[in-house]
Amino acid sequence: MGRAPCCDKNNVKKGPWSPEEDAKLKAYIDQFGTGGNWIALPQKVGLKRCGKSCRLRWLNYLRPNIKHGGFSEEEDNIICSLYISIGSRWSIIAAQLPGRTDNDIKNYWNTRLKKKLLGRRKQSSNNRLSSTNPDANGVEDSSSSQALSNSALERLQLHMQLQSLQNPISFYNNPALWPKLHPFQEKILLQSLSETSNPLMQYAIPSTQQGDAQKVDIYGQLVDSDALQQGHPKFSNSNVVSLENSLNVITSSDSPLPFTNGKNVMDLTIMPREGMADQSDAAVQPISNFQSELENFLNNKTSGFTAQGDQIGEFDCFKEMNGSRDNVNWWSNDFETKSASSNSWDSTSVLQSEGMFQDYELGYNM
DNA sequence: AACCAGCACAACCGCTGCTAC
DNA sequence: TGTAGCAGCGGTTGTGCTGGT
Repeated sequence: MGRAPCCDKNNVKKGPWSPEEDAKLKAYIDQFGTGGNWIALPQKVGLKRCGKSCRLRWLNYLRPNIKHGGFSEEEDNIICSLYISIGSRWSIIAAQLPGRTDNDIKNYWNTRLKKKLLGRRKQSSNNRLSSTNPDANGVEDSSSSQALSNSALERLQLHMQLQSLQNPISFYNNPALWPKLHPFQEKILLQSLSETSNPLMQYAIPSTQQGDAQKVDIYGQLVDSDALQQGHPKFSNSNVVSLENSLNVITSSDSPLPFTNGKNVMDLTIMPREGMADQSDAAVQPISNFQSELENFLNNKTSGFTAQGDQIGEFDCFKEMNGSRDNVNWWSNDFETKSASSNSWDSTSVLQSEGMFQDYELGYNM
């Protein structure tokens, strides 16, 4: 037995609001407030609308100080950072952008930002998947696809793009470090990675056995955990990679996360090492090459890369975000400092550790 | 000029969590 | 402790606009 509807759907008006309705609702709320009961509000106002509809109209349109359209680059950055960090929790994201509503941000993300950042690759990935995978249209596919949350996958893709640039030997670029996935999920993830044709992937090191909890520095070398506990001078929480939520989604249910430390936090640390500029170490060489090529890449010099069409398209997101290194920086720095340091993708942790959502509760309490 | 496809935005729907009883 | 009702949230749908053919 389902819940009784909040209003008589036969007697409520639906569709776009007229200026008269807007005026009525606004005048009433300005004078009397919402009274804490949206369901009863339409009757008091004299509107033939569902209470939920009134609430939505007020919050998304009539409320004072609402901004529409014209998202600034800074707002883009915040939205992207937070989406990568906490996913599609639009209300939390909206709370960080004064004057923006969750609906607005959601629409903006779905219609523009997502395309801007994921670009053509995702589309081509989907096409390839459906054309090469015989299960792609089958029943099994639909259930598996559901298991692999689109949101989580998107966040992985977005973060992998950045991580590939920033830390070539990161968790993402090191398949041996990945948790065990459902075969289909693994297929999707690998497909997604191969689709990226990321030239930087060539620096991924062959690595350790799956299942070993590891801490590696940016050279891919194991880190002395004792040194970590004693406070390694170069160690920074800001470099901790945390994928809790995403991995919870994409990891098959019967396989424990190999790198969790018991707190559902990835125990994979990417950290700079003393003397990282010292190129005498053989292990450093690929990285120094990487660093110079990254420099070139970021300056739109593609020497050293086989710049095929797809690969260029792969990084359209950075070009479209003005194509500057700053935009790479904001993505990493914002994410790393605001979110990753919490060691968790859970927004609660972010809230607690950074206080960045301190305004959250104020969101709709106007 | 007409048609069509894609896009942007507003609004709706249904689920979840919270709270009062 | 269980239940009902509400607010809030996120996904989805509907609609109008715009640009291309």
